[in-house]
Amino acid sequence: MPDKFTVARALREIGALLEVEGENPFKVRAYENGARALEGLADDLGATIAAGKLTELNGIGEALAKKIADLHATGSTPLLERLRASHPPGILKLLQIPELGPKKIAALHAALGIATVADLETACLGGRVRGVKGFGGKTEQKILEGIRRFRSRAIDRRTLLADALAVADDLLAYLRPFPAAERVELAGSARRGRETVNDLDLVAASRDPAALAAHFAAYPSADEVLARGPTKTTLRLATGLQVDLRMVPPEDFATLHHHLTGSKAHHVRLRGIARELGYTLSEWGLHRLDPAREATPDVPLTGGEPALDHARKVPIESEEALYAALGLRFVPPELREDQGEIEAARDGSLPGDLVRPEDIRGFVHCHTVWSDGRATVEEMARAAEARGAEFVTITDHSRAAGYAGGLDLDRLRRQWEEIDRVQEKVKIRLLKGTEADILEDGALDWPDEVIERLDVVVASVHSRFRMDEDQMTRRLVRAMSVPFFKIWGHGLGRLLNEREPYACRVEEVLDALAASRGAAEVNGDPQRLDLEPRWIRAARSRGVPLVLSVDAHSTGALGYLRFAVATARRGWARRGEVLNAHPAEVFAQAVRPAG
DNA sequence: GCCGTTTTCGGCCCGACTGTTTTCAGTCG
Repeated sequence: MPDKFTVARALREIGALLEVEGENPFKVRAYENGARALEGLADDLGATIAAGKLTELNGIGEALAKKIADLHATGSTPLLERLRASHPPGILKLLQIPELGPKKIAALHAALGIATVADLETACLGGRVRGVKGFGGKTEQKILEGIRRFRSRAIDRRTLLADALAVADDLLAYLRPFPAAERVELAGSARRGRETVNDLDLVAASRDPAALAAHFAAYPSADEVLARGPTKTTLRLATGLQVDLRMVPPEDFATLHHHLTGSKAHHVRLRGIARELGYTLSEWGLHRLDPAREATPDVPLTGGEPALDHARKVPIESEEALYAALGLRFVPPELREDQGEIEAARDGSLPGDLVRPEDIRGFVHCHTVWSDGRATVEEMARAAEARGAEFVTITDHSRAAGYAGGLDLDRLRRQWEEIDRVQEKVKIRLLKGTEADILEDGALDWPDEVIERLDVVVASVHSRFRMDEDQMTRRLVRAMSVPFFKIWGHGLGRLLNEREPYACRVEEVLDALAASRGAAEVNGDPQRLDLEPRWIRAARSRGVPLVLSVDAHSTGALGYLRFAVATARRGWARRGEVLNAHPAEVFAQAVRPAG
């Protein structure tokens, strides 16, 4: 039976195909809104449908509820069948090509019968696209470039958050000392801590944007200037990553920074609230509408502030002030996804104590040369100590992870002796742990009497990823039900851009984890970031505590903590819910496998 | 398609930039 995320995908497919048909854009958006409402559903979808409570969700009415029920029961609904029958399957792929939207696709399909990426490429190369009304030679070239980028993304390859932030740090260091830059900050999905990003968005306060834009365009790693206007310049870096720099006078900085941080869905909601309060909100700020002249349409000026001559600007000096003006508590960037944060900011239930990097007192899940790590126990301990940690857990692989140098019992005992020796030399507290494989049948890769002697157990799947959903769910439920405290390591085994999460009914596993004793890991490895935010919320709602880990195979990887924290914040994790935000003794007591 | 102490109809967020248009449509975020 399809879960809520599968049903949400089907709604988005309906929306996309309706868009190609030229359907009312608000109707198209209704499907997108419905999909998001579904994804944010806290309760079981089947139960919600059975109780007739779907329409209680904001954005789902009678029509969508009916279709969602169909999709949940049968995997499809008549409208989706009709749309799939009347549009070639390649249409959805065409929508993914940059520069190509529903209108152009429809026009090309009508004029030239283009239905696939290959058709489109052939037509561009043959010079036939420029003959279609509304298309010219430049558009033809842009489409070809778009196809090339579409293909190079292969499996929808996006830039990892860690890589994006490294580039952003470098760019900020380049831009900030420039005299015409009064302030430069990161915005966009990277600021929100998204696991991967499409591009980087930077915002600058400047009284001389032309000079700043010129300096930006001269950035040494820039490959090409893609666009250049009075307030915005776009670069493509040698790595292919695209960077936008938007510039405004200092007094408009806060609202622009907020605007470009997104998400789009969050902003749509805020603008609706602004309207209700008699304002209009845009990157140019908050303006109070003059009711007497409300009917006057805005007349945008090219390349400047729109002529909101019937409205009065409300000075906004910070994001906090903007939310306050809308009657809302400040919403941290990581939460701005229209996943309930607006309602929480309104009724005051938004958590004010989201976990922060400085809250974390110990590094969990560290490998050493005993298995597949590159640093010794002592090197790892000293590196963790140098970063100010109170404790570090040494969790090398268990025997079944042969490819990773997993330890047998004899080597595990010798490792304990070494940890004891190092402990005498360092102040930081060392905990003896394991990353135990979850075997095919759900058993852990150590006998009970060994587990009882360990300080901490991370239990992870490292083999047989391709089991079907039933098998994998049974395997994990059994593993999470063992009567020891265990940390579910890198939950769904995904590797961003490389491997999908494995099929599994996550809620059932979390139920088992909650009923037995255990915690869920938020793995900070830039390619994992696993569990992902929606499942972090599901774990928290069951009272399952979290561990923010680095999964470090080198001393440098202790820096992954930043990404684990960002991911946990996206899952609304509060400081008190994170075990390694507690003092060493409290943490050690909480994670002790036995007792 | 959704939604409603101004409404069950008529709204629905807003602007930058490009390319093709000669006043604007399409795409993006």
